[in-house]
Amino acid sequence: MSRPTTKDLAKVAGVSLATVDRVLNERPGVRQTTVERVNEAIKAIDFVRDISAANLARSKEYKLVFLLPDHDDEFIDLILEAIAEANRSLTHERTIVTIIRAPANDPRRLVEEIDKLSATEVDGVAVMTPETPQVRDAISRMDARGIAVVALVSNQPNAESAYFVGINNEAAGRTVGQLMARFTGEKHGSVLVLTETMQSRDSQERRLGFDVIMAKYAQRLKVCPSMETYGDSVRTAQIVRSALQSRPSIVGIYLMNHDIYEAMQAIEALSPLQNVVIIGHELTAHTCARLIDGTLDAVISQDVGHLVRSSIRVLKAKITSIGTVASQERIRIEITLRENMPEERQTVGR
Amino acid sequence: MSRPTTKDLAKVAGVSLATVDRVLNERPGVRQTTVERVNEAIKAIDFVRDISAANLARSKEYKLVFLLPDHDDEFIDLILEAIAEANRSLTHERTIVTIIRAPANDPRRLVEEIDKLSATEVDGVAVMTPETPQVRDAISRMDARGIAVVALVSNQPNAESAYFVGINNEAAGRTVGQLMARFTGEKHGSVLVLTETMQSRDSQERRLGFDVIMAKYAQRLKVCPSMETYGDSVRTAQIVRSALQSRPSIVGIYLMNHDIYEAMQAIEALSPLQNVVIIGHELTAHTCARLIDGTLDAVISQDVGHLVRSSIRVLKAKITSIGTVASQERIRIEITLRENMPEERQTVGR
DNA sequence: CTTTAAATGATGTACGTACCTCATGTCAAG
DNA sequence: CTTGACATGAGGTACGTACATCATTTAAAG
Repeated sequence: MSRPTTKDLAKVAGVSLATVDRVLNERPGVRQTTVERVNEAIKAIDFVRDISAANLARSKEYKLVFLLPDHDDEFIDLILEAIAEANRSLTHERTIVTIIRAPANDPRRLVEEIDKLSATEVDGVAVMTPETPQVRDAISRMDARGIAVVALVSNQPNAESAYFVGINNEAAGRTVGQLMARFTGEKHGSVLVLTETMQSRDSQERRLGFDVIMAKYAQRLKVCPSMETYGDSVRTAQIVRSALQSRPSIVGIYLMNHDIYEAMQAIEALSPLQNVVIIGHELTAHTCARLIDGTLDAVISQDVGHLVRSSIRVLKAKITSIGTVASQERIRIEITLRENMPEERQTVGR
Repeated sequence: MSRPTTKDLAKVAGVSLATVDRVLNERPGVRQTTVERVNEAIKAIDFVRDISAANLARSKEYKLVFLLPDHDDEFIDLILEAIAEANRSLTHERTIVTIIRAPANDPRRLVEEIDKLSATEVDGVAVMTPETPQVRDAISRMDARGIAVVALVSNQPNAESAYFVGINNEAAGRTVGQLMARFTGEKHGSVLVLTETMQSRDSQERRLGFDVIMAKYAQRLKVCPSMETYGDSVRTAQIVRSALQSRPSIVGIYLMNHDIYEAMQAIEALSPLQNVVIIGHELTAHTCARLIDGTLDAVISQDVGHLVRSSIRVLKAKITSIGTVASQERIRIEITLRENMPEERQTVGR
């Protein structure tokens, strides 16, 4: 037979529809013993509320917010695009996603934005921002206000209320290490590591994983200390130049951030890049182009569309206290070479 | 304002609700000019039918079928598991997935099973079977009967009605080629290619892609002709033994099928495998274990859960003639090393 | 102009749930 | 026994769509 309805539930529990409704929606005025009777009946007939009918009746809309850094780079652009796409297909599911931008490096303003969000206007929030104590506390306050929270891309390991949607950065670093070890063959020499800043937990974790594998499988290679670019193209050029000059035998470069435009420019301007293995992060128009032209050997990435859709699913699941399919929400650490690049990216120029 | 409803549509089109209903559900008795007027209004106010409300009203259930080969291997097991998981989470969405098994290599019985499916009992079918003319025709007949069809894992390029859910096998072969070329460093020697059969289009495509890249980037390596195992362990052992003996300098092995148990056994029994790069397909318990113990160097795979969920989404989209989000349905060619193996697989023993 | 068929409108019920109001029941304290 | 608080039942309306029936209008044919 078909799915049991509230009517069936009422019959089995031996109560009226009104009481079933009171129990299901946790309305007051039901004796504890009756509540239990209904709950037993729910288990007995395996009753599950029909969410679409419920949403229809409530004419409820899920109001979700993505809180993103306010600087613009290709990765953020990808996320914005993915959100726009999700929004298009989610109109059919009573879900509205809006975007709030806030300075990632100004905790005060960030916290201000978070505290502004009221449970009456917002049901769930996906937060993409570096971990700081202030942010952690602001997240806890949101949770207390009854707003669902997920941490996007950057984990918030100390905010238990925030489910993490993203990859394990230490494993990502290990993966890069393994690729670097194997792609460099038997060669000896040194490996550069460039990052925007080592302040961020993500960078630290990636570096950690990278070092573990390099130590294990590529002792022939000397891994240099991380060089920080601070996103400054002049500084980047300078750093790269002096590194390439002082170390003649560079065989590999790990670009730990997705915004690698300046670094690549500086590198290319300076040396013939034959036989230097370069590995970067995230599948942007720029990295794709570099994969195709062969400058970049591999890219480690996470599916941005998946990140966004998964965040939305998890938020909605939290809001309705429904379970999620764990395997569907797992974000994979993707390795992309020129050969397995998604076809729609292969034509995208820079 | 909120989503437009059929009422709004009726008002804008200047017709009654009944007529709107007739147009939306393609019922007879509406003049062509009126149909067009309503369709214009649909565009004008961007009306989209509320699918959950529609399903509720129809008390419709989507009845989907997965038609799978009737032999058992680890890959099929993964698919079965993914279907079971999908089924659990889809009860909430009025979708029931059932499974039919049929001998993949007996086109007659296969076609018989397909022809048995009636549009009254089934709304959509995902077919996983090698391409043959008989099957292609049977798929066309299903389409004519009004049953939605997708081709799963194995493409049916000559059956236009079947949307393909799976990876580009030629690109997968290229990817293996690139990894083989890079993982073997500067070494010279030969590369073995083992497959169950070269009859299947999938194997042919993979081989093609593999050869292209090997010719381009690894001319130092000699790629041997594909050796067919026919899934027979005795034969496999024999083939592998003679190959390893007659060719002293084997530096790489490409196991083109997911069922690599026999081949791995045979290989291991015969030679010290130091420095031989072995690359296989699909993330099964067995391949994961081999990745962990280091026998296998890389695995090319497709996310089975994604395959199944995507098939279901595409089928439902076809049934309701709603669009899909292209980027969500793209199945990636995944490269898995020990380092980026999904965490839940790392503890799975054999 | 009438006849007739086709096109359209008006209206009601249903799907499964939410939410509201009002009536009736029960039980313990006074 | 009465009072009152609380528990429960009965019934209705709504959400957006599907589908059926019957009444009415419109257009084409005679």
